[in-house]
Amino acid sequence: MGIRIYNTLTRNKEPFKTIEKNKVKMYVCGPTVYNYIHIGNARPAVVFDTVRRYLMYRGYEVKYVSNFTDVDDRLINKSIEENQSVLEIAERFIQAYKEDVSALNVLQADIHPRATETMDEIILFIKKLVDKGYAYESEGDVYFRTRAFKSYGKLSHQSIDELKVGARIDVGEKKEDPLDFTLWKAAKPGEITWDSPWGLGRPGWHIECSAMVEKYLGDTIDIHAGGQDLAFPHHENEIAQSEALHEHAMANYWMHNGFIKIDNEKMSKSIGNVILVHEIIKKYDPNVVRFFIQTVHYRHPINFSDALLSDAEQAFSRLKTSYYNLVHRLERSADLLSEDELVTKTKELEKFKERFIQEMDDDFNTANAIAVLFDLAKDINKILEENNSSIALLTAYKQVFEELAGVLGLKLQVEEELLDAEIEQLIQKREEARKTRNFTVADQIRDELKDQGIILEDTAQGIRWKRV
RNA sequence: GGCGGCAUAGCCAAGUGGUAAGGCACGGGUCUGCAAAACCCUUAUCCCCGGUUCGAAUCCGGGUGCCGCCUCCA
Repeated sequence: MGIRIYNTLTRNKEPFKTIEKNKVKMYVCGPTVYNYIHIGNARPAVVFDTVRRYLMYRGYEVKYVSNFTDVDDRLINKSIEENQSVLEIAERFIQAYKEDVSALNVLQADIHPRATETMDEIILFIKKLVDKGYAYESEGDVYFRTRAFKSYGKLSHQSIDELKVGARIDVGEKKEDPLDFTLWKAAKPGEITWDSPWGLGRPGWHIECSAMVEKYLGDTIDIHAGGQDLAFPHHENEIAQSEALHEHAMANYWMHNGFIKIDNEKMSKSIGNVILVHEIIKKYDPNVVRFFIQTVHYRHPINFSDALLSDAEQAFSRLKTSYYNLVHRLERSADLLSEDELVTKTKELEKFKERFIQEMDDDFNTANAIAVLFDLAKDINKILEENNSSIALLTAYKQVFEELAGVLGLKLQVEEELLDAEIEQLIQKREEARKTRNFTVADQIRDELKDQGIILEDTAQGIRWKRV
């Protein structure tokens, strides 16, 4: 049936059709780099990284662009606070972003454009809008004439008159209409500035995305994505800018991820419950954080709490243990299955892949895809219970397990680790004690190792150990 | 006021017309020298009321509760 994507624009799941065969042009709104990212920033990064990986898995060549907003009010405030230039602040938090996000196994974007490096295109974009009558200059500011864009509100499904009620009216208004939004902001003394046809200043927030999308991906792209809160006004304004200029669709599919709540409350600075990524990954394996995000449908809200993360840790360890036990067994297996049995069982294995694809095809239902992973783990565990093992079969299972987990960006492998000679010796000593049925000594050693964080497991295929 | 979302077992969470996936936790059993890991079994009629239908968690209407956007925000 193919991939179907829920499109915010139509509020429907639609069959995914690309503009160019087998190619996907994708843009994801990135962070304003004035601070460490919180888990709310991490969600879209993980969600759309998963979308990207899955599209690649399904044979698409994906060009993935995600911006850094590296100049705005918050950056300027931070730069005053910390007595560093805006660019230094930006540079610092771009690096921090990359570290945090790659811990979560998010692939680097093909292009990470920065607003300050796209200034020529931004200014030209604004200029064209002014020329076309969609924008006007007012005391050094430039505003978009919202009412001039006929289909304004189509993404958030609001009529322009309804929006007017909620529009903020600034003191000392320089706009023709409260709905108009800023394209260019005249500089205040001492601020970082760029020269433009309207004097010194800097761009408004929305325009950078329009300019970047045009520059790196083209007039119309396949997927434009971001957090739910960006739908209005950010994406709505992007659409207005780009479509006013180009006179055709900016993106064919608009995707929005749901919000994060902390202990059932909105995460916000005023409540003081913001969780930073680089904090949470000190406490939990980043893989677990990624897994946790994926256990909930991307459009639904997700609640963060220690209890829930601990549960996720437990759940994920079931997958890892199963994988680890498979590897352990594989190293000690012979080929004991007949050809026929092997063919039959391998066919069953294919079904897991089919189910996984079916679930992911349906608007990237990672929760169900993970359920398939659990079913696969159960199947593996059952096979490991049996005496007749087969290198060929176990290898096939291992390959599929890795493949599907890899599509979700989940790492099952535990880093290879060598034990101290001393510990090796203890394990050896315990084996000897067990052989002579001296279980008091054996248990003593096991307890001792447990205190050092090493769990021993006796299996029919020999001793197995792991760190807690 | 406008737009939208959610309400499923102790907890988390899929499922949008055919008699409720998956996970965590709990209990019982098997395996084990004992454990661990694993396996087997057990655990809900889906917020309430009404309607449509042969049949609804799933559609429609009404209600209750929680939440988001409409203002910087992922």
